[in-house]
Amino acid sequence: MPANPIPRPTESELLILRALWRLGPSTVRQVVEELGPDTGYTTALKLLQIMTEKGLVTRDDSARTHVFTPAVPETTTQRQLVDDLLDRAFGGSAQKLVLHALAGRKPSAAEVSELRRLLDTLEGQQP
Amino acid sequence: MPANPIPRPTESELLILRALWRLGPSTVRQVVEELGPDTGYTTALKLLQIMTEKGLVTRDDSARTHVFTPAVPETTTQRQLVDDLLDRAFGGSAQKLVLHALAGRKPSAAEVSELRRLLDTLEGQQP
DNA sequence: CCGCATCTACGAAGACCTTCGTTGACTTCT
DNA sequence: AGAAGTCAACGAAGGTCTTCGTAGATGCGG
Repeated sequence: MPANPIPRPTESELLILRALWRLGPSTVRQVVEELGPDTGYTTALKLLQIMTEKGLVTRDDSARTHVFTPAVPETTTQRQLVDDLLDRAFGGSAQKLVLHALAGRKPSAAEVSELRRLLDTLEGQQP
Repeated sequence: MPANPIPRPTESELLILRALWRLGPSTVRQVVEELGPDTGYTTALKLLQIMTEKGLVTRDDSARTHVFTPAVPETTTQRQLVDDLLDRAFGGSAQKLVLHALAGRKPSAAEVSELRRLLDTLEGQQP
């Protein structure tokens, strides 16, 4: 039975989730191969078992080799992690977080345009 | 001797750092009062001791009651945490992180203006 | 000086996270 | 059928993080 609500994934769990988001439903072996030679098979299996209990992934065990599927969408998890960081480090100021994320980087012209469009949208909502 | 490089603060350590950033140099008791009644004195003291070893804070122990000062600036730590999340959850795409941070919120008109200025600056650098 | 409050230091408990060795079951190949 | 390979399950070890009880030192009021 999955715990409600679904908890924030740990660092290793996030690595596995990212592999699953890239691959789609996968076996333990596929995940291990995606992650590279630094990840032991047993370790990945144990993590996937724990993640199943936590409700982060679902498991199809109808065949001998189980197939795991992410139970949370990538964007939902990203939103969750951003919100979390926002609370813990920025006192809720999305503004400051965004400035940090963009400062010192060079987003492409296309990305800048997209951000402008987002700002337009936000401004349009203002009464 | 502080470890190099200065590690990412844990959740509790970040709470204490945030109190110190607000207060400036402070005693254990001041930190505890800033954090509210859920934080035990001994717990905060122990954390500050550990943080001193890690180099996150410095300690003036010339008086009987020690005074702790944050050894890392708030903005540096925020940058560190954003970079970390960027790597771990967004594959380095600041773009996506920013979209998540802004979507579903309503930054004020002034904030939107500031973000526009930031985009202008970024575009100006564009060779 | 004596008792009380405050402070630092220490250690240990408990929770969680990560890793891996081992076991037993099943599959495949010969 | 027998051997070799693959798989899930389990437990335990080692690490980190957080909390707190307790002890010992220091300052203070009477």
